[in-house]
Amino acid sequence: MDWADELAASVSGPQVVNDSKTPSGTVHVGSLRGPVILDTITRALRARGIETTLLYGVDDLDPMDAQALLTPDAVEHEMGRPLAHVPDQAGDCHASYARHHAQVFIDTFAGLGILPDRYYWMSDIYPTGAIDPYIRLALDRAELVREIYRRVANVQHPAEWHPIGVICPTCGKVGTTIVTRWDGELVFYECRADHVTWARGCGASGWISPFGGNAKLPWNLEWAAQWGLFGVTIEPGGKDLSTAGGSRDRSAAIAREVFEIDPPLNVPYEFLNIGGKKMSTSKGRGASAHAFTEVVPPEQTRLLFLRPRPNSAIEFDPEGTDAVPRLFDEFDKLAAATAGREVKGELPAGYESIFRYSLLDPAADVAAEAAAFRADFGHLALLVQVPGVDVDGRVEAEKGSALTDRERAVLVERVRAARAWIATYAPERARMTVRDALPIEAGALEPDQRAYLAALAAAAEASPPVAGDGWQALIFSVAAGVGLANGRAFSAIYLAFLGRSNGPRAGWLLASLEPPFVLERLRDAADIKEVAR
RNA sequence: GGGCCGGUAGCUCAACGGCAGAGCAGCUGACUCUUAAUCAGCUGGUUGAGAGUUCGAAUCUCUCCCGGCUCACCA
Repeated sequence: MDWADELAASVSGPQVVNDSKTPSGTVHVGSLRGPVILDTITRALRARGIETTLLYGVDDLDPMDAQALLTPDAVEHEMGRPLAHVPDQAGDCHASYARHHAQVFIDTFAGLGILPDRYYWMSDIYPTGAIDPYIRLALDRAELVREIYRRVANVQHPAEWHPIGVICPTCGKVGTTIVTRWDGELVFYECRADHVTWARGCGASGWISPFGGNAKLPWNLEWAAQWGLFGVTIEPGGKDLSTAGGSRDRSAAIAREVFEIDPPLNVPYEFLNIGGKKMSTSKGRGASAHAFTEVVPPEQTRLLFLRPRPNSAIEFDPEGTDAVPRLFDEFDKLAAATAGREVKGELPAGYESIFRYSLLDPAADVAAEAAAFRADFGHLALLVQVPGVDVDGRVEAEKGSALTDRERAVLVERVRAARAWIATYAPERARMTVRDALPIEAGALEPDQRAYLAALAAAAEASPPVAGDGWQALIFSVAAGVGLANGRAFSAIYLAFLGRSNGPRAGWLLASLEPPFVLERLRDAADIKEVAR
C-alpha cells in the first residue's frame, strides 16, 4: 500500500480531491473502486497532516441517454433532457431521476465509510452563475476548443459548432441542441431532430443567453470548469477516461489552454475483472452489486479495492471459488500483524496502512480494531450450516473469553455474510448437507469403522446423549472403547451422514438431527457390505 | 488502428539488477473432546517466446505471441 502513502508524500500544501459521476443508473461493484481510491488518498493525505477536502460531484445536468430505466411512454419525452429534470421513475419521493440514482450511490459510499466533505450538484451550481465565466471563455475561444478537439482527440466538429449545450426552452432537452453562433451575450441554438441518435429534438431555434443555467458545458469543458471552480488538485480517473486522446487528455488541454489553469494530478485506475472479464450486471451473479455487498462487508470490500496498486487490474472471481473466504483471511492476517501477533507467510509492504485504510471508520482506534477477535470466515461458513448450533457460544469458546460489543457486531456481520456466501457463491465442497439416504461414498468405510458405527449406535440407544457436547463425548469414548483412532472415527461419521470424510463438529451435527434417524443411519452404514465381507 | 494493464507454482499474488518466494489448494504425518480446527513436514517453476545490455536479468532494451480493458459518438 505504498501507493497512497507515496502519493501523499509527493504533494505539499492543502489538497482538494474530487470526483464526479453522472447519476444515470445503478452502481455496480466494479465502479466502487474509484470512490475507494479517492477515499484512501484522502485518508493518506490527512494521515500526513495535509489539509484535505474531499468533494464529490453529481453531474445531473447531463442528458438522459439510457432508456432502460424509463417506462416506454416516457422515452420519447424524457430522453435527452437533463437528468435533474427527469421525474423519478421509482416514485419514491425523490425530486428527480438524478436525485434518486445519486442517492443510491451516496448511500453506497456512506456504507463503505466514504464520507465526502461536500456533495455538489451541477443543477444547483449552474443557476448561481458560478460557471458563467467558464462558459464565456469557452465561447470566446470556440475556435481554440475546436482545434483542441482536433489535435488531442482527432474529433472534427463543424466550424459552426460552439462548446455549449442549450437546454431547449421549448422541449427541455439538452442532448439535442447545437449552438451555431455567439454574439458576446447571446447564442443562437437549434434543437435538431437528428442531432443524436438516442433522442429527438423538437425543431425549435432562437437566440438565448447561455448563462445562469440556460445551458451547460459539454462534458470535457464542464470537467475542466469544475477543476477551476473548486481548485481541484487530485482527481483519480478510470482508465476509460485516462486513455490517450480520451476525456482526460481533452479536459486537461482545455483547462490549460482555454481556462488557463493547471489540471489536477491524475491517478489512473484499472477496473475489477470477474474471471478475467469485465464485470457487467448482465453476466450473472459474479457481477451483481447487490449479491456482492450482501456477501462482502464494507471493510473487506475496501481491502479488495485498495490493496493492489490502482494501475493494475483486479482479478476477483467469487463464483464457486474460495476468493471470498480468502479475502476475509487476508483481512484477519493484516489485523493480526498490525496488532503485533505472529502471522504465517509474508506481509505486504505497508501492511499497517492497508489495514488502517480498510477500516470503515476513518477515526477508528486502529490498535483496538487490530486486536479485536474475529472468527475465521471459513469456520463460520460451516457452523452456520449446522442446525441449532450455538454460534456465539462456539466463537466465545474459541476466543476463550466473552466477546466485546464490537466483536459481537463483527460476528453478526460475518455470520450474515457466511450465510449469504453459502447461499450464493460458495463452491459445492463448502456446502454441507446431510444426505437423505446412505451416501454411496459410505462404501469406502473400513470394517473397523463400521464396527465403530455399530458400537456408537448401541451406546447412543442405551444412553441417549442430550446435546452436542454429549454426542461429542460419546463419539470419543466409543472410539476409545473399540480402539479406533479419533480421526478415523470422525471420518466414519462424516461419510455416513455427509458422504465426505470431514465436516463440522460431529457431536453438534448429530445432536441437530432426529435421534431415530441418527440411529438408523449409523446402523445402515455399519451394515454396508457386511454380506460381501 | 491508437492507448493502458497484465502473462512468475494448480489458484491469487510478491520479489522490480544480486540464491524465484508466500498464502491458499494438493500430498505425508501428528493430535483421547477447537477435528474443514491446530501443529510438523513435503511436492510443485525453462518467470509467455526470442534476441540484446550486464560479472549477473523475472527485473533494463528491442521484437514477437497471448489475454484483458479502453478510446476513436456522447457523457
